[in-house]
Amino acid sequence: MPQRGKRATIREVAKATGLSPAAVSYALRGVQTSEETQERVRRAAAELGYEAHPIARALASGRSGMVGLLCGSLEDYWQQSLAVGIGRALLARDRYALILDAAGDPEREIALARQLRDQRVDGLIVQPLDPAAPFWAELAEALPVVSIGDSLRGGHAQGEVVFDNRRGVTLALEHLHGLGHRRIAVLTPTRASTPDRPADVHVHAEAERLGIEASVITAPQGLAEATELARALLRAPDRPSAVFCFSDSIAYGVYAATRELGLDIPGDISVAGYDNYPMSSLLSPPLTTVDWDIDNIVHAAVRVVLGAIDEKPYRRRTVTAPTLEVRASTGPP
Amino acid sequence: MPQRGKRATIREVAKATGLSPAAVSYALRGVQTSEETQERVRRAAAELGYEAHPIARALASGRSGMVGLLCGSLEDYWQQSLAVGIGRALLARDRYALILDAAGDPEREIALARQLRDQRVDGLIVQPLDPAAPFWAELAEALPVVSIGDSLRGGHAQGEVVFDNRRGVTLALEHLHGLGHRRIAVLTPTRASTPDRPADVHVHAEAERLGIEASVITAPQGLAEATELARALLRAPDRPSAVFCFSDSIAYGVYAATRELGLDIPGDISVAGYDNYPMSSLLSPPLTTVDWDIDNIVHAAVRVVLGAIDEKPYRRRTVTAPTLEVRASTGPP
DNA sequence: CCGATTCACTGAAGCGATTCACTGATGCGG
DNA sequence: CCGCATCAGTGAATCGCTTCAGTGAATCGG
Repeated sequence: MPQRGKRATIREVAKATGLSPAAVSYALRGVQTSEETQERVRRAAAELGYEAHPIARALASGRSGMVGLLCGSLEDYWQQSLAVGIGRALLARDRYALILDAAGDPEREIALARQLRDQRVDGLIVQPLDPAAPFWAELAEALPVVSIGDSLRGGHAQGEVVFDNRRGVTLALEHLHGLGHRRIAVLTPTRASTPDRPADVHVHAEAERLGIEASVITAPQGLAEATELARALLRAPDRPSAVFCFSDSIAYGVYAATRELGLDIPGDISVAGYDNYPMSSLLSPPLTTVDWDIDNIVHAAVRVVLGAIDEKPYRRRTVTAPTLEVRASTGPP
Repeated sequence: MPQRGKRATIREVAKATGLSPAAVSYALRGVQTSEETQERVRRAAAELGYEAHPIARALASGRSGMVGLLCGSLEDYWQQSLAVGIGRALLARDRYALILDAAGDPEREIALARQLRDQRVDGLIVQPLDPAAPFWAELAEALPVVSIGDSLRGGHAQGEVVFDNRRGVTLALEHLHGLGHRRIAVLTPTRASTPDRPADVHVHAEAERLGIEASVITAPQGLAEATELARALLRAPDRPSAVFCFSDSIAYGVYAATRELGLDIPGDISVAGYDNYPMSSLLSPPLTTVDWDIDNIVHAAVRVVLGAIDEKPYRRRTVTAPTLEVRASTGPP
């Protein structure tokens, strides 16, 4: 046990001030002590270079000050942005985010969730790969759990921030319809890579309402695969006049395919995306896409998890509404 | 103190097996005990649903199992990739990464470094905003510190992974020179946003060697600012035939400016970047840029920090060589 | 002026592991 | 058959802080 850098303990501060360790503990947290004593303690602590030992504190108090953040796959830029935002928001509230990455594997996701519980994080924010896993219910009994994107099975979670995907679909389809598109291909990711989009159903409903002929196609994971799919789609004689991609990453595949085939966006084909990846505005042409207010999602999730931890009231369910970021990749057919 | 989910302790396992807590502790870690006892303990532990309490363990043993990762600014996609990689690499070695984000503020960087030390992480990987801060030396005395990108002041760090920026400059300039460019603008980021590039000096040396007329310009932070700078540069009557940007994000600004001005890349102007941001291959045209082997950097950093923690031998200094990713944004003048 | 509160603080008991210094066995060479 | 390691396991101390129950003094309403 290498003991580099011995640090002052609370006992030494107690000795220095002539108080009991308990009094020092209280004073440092500003409870149950007079202003004067607090000041005296703070001074002595500063002089001795005392800093509370978070691990000892965690053991004694039963709270670690850490919130787990379990991401489905951090390859995803959108999830990266979310993780960065949550990390900052927690830091601003004097807590740490312990970020774990399931790398797209639902089994690993559960294993990591278990590790996080054993690690005694105070709460957990999860963007579940598999919202139906039975383990979530068990987990939510041990600590506050907040899900982002999907409701967890059984509704045992302490909170959730969900997306109004129906609205997202409506925004995109109405936009394309308004431009005059009537034959649209909808490319959706496979289940494993992205939270469920029950909105698929909604696509058909909205298409019918608007009088659009929509064909829904599942795109395999990976840029190369998406490109290949798009290539086939664009080569077909009866190619649609617009493509609505249920994830910006799929749209990137479409871009690649159009470049190969020498087609122009939006001249030959309009492309709309979903999720507004940070680089989507940099493409040429910049991608029209459905945008979520990440800050809002971050703060809702953090508020809920901290509320549950501190046993203060909070809103259990937040539904985020998207907006459509209209850029240059869509135009009249 | 809400006590949800009481869990079994080592004492209960001891009682169940008729051993002392100490014996159980040893058995669980597979030391100083017979195979037979270990098996018996493991079985009892499983039956009771016992899981070691990491916080208690950390307090008693003095090691937390966590490695701090202090990033200069997680807005930067390159640093995001690095963080994701390091997080995964540590997880694969049964450790957690505690990722903190200085958000570009050198003072906050030091404050967070201090917090990480007080948090008793076992080691620290830092991509320093301010490698000259005196605090690094103090920190390195308390725990193993590994820097990525820049050497820390005084060379007290236990290890470092640095970039061969001279080589990067040479690669880019030779490429442009080979295509026939003789008048090149070099756009470098301000010091605060990116690790120091002492390579600026090297730019002049290499330019001279190759017979290139290079003008070095400092670009302010932010896409809009970079775009503005590029606009001015491209409008000038004596505009250079190529731009070498010392960060892909600056190149994005140049792209935006060319689009505005109706210029063609690489027809009217060649653009080369630095760092190969993940989206740079998606731009049109895909950006020619200097690429670093992130995996290599990740593993070097992780090897060093874990080596120092476990007091095993390791290589103190790793120099990463870049390669040039030649794509479609550069061509003959 | 009294009993009840409130206030500031103390002492001691944990929190749940690890680790050090020992203690009996057991093994083994000579 | 002795003396010396070696091995498996024990007890108790410890890590540094929080928290509970309690104590004496000051405060207060009536």
